[in-house]
Amino acid sequence: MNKGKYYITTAIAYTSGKPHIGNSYEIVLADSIARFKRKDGYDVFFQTGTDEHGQKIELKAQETGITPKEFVDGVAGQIREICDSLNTSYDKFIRTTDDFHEKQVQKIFKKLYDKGDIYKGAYEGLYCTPCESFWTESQLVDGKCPDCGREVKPAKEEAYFFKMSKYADRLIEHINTHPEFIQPVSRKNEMMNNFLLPGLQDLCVSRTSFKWGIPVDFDDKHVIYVWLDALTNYITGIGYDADGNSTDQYKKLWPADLHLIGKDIIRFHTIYWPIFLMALDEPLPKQVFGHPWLLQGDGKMSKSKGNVIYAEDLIQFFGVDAVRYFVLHEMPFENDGVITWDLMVERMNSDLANTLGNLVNRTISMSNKYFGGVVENKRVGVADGAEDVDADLWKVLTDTYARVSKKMDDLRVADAITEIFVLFKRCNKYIDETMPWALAKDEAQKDRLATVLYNLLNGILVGTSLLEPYMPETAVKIAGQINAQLVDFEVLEECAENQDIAKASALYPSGNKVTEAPEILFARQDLNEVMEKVEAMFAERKAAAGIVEEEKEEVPEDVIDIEPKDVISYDDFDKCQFQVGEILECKEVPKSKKLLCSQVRVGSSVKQILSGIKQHYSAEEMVGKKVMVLVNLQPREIAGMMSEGMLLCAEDAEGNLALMTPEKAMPAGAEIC
RNA sequence: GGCGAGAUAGCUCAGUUGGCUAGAGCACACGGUUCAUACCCGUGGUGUCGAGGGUUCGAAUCCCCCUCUCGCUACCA
Repeated sequence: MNKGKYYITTAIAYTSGKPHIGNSYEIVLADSIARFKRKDGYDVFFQTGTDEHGQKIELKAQETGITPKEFVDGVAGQIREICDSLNTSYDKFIRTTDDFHEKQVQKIFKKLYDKGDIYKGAYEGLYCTPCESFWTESQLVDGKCPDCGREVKPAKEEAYFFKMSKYADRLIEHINTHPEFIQPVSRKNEMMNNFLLPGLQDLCVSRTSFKWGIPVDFDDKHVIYVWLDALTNYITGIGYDADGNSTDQYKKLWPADLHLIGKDIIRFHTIYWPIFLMALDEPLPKQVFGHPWLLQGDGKMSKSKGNVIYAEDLIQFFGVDAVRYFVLHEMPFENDGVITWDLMVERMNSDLANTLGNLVNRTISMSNKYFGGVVENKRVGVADGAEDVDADLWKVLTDTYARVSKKMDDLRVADAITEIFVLFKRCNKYIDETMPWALAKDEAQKDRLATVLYNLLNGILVGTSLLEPYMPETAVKIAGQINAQLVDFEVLEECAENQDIAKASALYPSGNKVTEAPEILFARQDLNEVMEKVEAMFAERKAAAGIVEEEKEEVPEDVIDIEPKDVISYDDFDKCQFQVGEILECKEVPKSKKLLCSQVRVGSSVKQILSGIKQHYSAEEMVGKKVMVLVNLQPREIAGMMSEGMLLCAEDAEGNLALMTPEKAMPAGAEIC
């Protein structure tokens, strides 16, 4: 049965470094949906890939002393290995450095330019270099960059812009008439209220500040900026052609049925991307699902802590299907999920080893013990008057497909898996209800015993068949052990729809011989042992990363790179006056989540300074600190209060702040030069 | 600050249009069983359903207010 095409994509991964397990989660989620849809009768096309341009990569490559292309070839290779090691069944792995992609992006840019949707920026004088952003007059705050507050300056560089506002009304209309478009729906309100309803700003779509990107072919000092380059992978990967010669594959697959992305890039996928498509006169994707994050429960991952978990680590510890099970099971629909070693061991032991593994094992053992491995469907029910336990088991196994399928339609993958485990638990309960070991003692009950074991094998077969999209290797292993082919979803669907319990309860080939020596599917793990191994692994990794860090008490921060600014002259530097300030008083600014208001003694004067550091320092602990102050900054009103300078902080990649303080005692007012 | 979501058992959460002794999974305790990977099955909760008020015969479920948490956004000189 063919239910039509299903085109699913993941976001393409940015190739600035090797992704950890939190970043690898998305591909597994997409894979489970793709596999389910395939088995469910859809003609599935599943695309993933890498996003390989941009300044950050240019810089990383420079540091390493290789070309950007060499750099991204390396990382893209690693990412692809991760996808493969997680046993994901993508049909296409696109790279934004692929020739066909680059060519089409240039054509698309040109097409939109010719159409008038992209225009050359005329915003001279309103460019903020550090932010790499152009602003309109009306956007400026006190004549300065609304993002960073710094001076905007006459732009020597021109830039191309996309007329977002032109399509805004159409997009609002589309979102309102297609409630399924943005998932989860709570995200829809965020997009509407924060961006669409207040009015969309035009988007800058080119850069001249770096070279590593796709050049604008008719103006080659410009490079096409990320979103027009990256988002278009969804159409170029399947053969879109801006000149109207798109391939048959494109005509068949587009529009995409599902873009699976992280919640951080929902805005780009539900606003910019649909608008680009409107401009190209192409239909919009049917659904965009911004999934939550999978976080590491025991502290933030960082290379310096040596606790970054990669997919391959987990696979080594637990095996690929267990890893797939963890990430899919721990991820609720709307809230972030948490992954810890404790939780993984718990799931491993409780669900995989006990419920599933042991069920298969005990069933096969009994089949061997009582029937030499050959179990026939004798169809002998319980004695008269007894409760019909078989009927209940059959009912559950007949309905499981429908339950799972319903959850999958809603993209509730974790819940879908839970439904399958309900069936396995029902099977375990059935063993206790029927007590095969008791039946075995009575020769007259032989056929009843065969029936019981047959029902179990049949239940395992149905559950395993449904499990295949999530745990493909395990499904095949179990099928091998019970010596049966996995059942097609078509059959399960039919049984569920027609309530054909007779058929559903007789799917296992009667009289097949199960394996004589069942292999343990999932070995129980001891948490302490696992933790020992984990710590050994991290220690080793830390040692390998550099012995330098050993001696210092405080774990040093990992190095981070930031966007380089233009070189300044000494005169420029000399304009800044830095002094040591002593914080005399500090109060929280009411109605602000980030601001603290400090009274800072600098020499003999006291300045009031507001700083966005409430989340890192309490007002009490600020008092008495000697800090570095930029004194001669133009005073400005923030949140209704005057701020007469700036407290300087260091900021790491996660946005943690640390105040700069003199390393020896210094008087308030001491010049920093 | 704006918009939105949420606060239910030790943990993660279900609780439909208000209705009988508020549920599931995990963890924990006890009991049973022995086919099995010390497994499986059963039993066990004095939970102020965040605080307070209101509507109602009756509210976890509706209304008001308060506190706290979270998401997006703004402010982060």
